[in-house]
Amino acid sequence: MGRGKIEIKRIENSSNRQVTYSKRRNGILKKAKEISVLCDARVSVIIFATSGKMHEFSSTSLVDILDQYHKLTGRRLWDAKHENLDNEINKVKKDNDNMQIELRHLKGEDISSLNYRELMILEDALENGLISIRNKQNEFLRMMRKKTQSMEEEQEQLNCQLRQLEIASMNRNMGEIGEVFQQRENHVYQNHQMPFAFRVQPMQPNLQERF
Amino acid sequence: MGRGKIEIKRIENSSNRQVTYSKRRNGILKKAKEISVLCDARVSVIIFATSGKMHEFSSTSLVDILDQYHKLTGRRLWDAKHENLDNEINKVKKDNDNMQIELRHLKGEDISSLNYRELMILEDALENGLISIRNKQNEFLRMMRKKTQSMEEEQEQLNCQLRQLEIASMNRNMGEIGEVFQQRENHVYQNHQMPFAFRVQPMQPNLQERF
DNA sequence: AGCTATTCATAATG
DNA sequence: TCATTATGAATAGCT
Repeated sequence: MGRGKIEIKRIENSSNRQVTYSKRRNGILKKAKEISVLCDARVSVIIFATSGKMHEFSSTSLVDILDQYHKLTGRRLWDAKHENLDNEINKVKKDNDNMQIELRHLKGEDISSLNYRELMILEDALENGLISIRNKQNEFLRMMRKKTQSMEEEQEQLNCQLRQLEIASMNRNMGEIGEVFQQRENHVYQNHQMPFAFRVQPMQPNLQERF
Repeated sequence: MGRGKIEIKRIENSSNRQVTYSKRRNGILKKAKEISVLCDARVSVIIFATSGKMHEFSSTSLVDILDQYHKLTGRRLWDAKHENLDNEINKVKKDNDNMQIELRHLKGEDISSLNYRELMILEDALENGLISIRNKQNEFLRMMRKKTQSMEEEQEQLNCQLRQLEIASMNRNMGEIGEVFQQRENHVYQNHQMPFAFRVQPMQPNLQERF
């Protein structure tokens, strides 16, 4: 039917295929509708294009039709999937249980059923864990010490610079006005205290968050 | 198409309806097959006659098609149980992942992302675990020592009893027949060795299995 | 079931 | 995508 006969095999020309798909799809859906009316039949047609787009016709609810399918064939369509899920969940739950037991054992719980060999294996695991953890902790401490040290050095430098500035300032003041020397000295003394305020400022604020 | 046009409404004549059903049903199934080949489409057609007889065509497994239907429409074609399973499996898998991470941490693996506080918590857990494990080990050792001790005492008792029996036996033999004394003495000597065979017998065989 | 006149679906084309 | 049309396919009614 059409201007020429065509062979029933995949249409290679993509746009031809698309057009034919659309026409024939409508044809099938129409015929499905017709047979359901003419002959009182229950019909379900589901069509997916390669694009993924779906078209369907169901004379009655698809669920009902699948229900009838199940009653008639005995094949429950979702049973296989259902069973797979059941198996998977059992497997995962088993894994879960095993891990839970292992966790409790590592925490020293529920160990009364263990034999001596098992206890020794656990002990080894715990000791190894502790070693790793403590290595990591030491790493942290070393890092912190290093930071502290560099901060202290910087601090020292700052103190030095400040002291020099003070001395320079004092010299200037003493040369200028002798009579306000006492006041100036007080003032200088206050400046002298200032560097200690810097000491509590973290040089790398983000470092703190990791502790 | 046919000798005359027909109105699309239920065919009242039962045998006409039956014939038309059969013809059109074949037509639809053929068309479904054709479009699936020509256009690379996934198609499912299920038809029930009023009689209950079913005919179907599926280009691929019906389950797959219904699966795709579910994905696309969001409409569930299977029961709530299925969905529950889906949810449960996701929950359990999540639990699993968390436990796996915890386990690895306790074993000192994958800890580079942890901060100092977390490391300290881990360390505490490991230390507590070790304490429990070692307590249990000590319990075992105490138990073993105790068993050994009671075995030794029992052994000593047996040895005592046996020695007394030997002496009694020797005395009797000496009183009975002087001339076979030498043979008897040999015999007695063999008996004398016997108790040592008991020494390797465990008093509580089951205890061994736990070590 | 077949047959066939007729209607319908659709491939090719614009 | 849409409309047109020539053609092959489907099928209603009949045997």
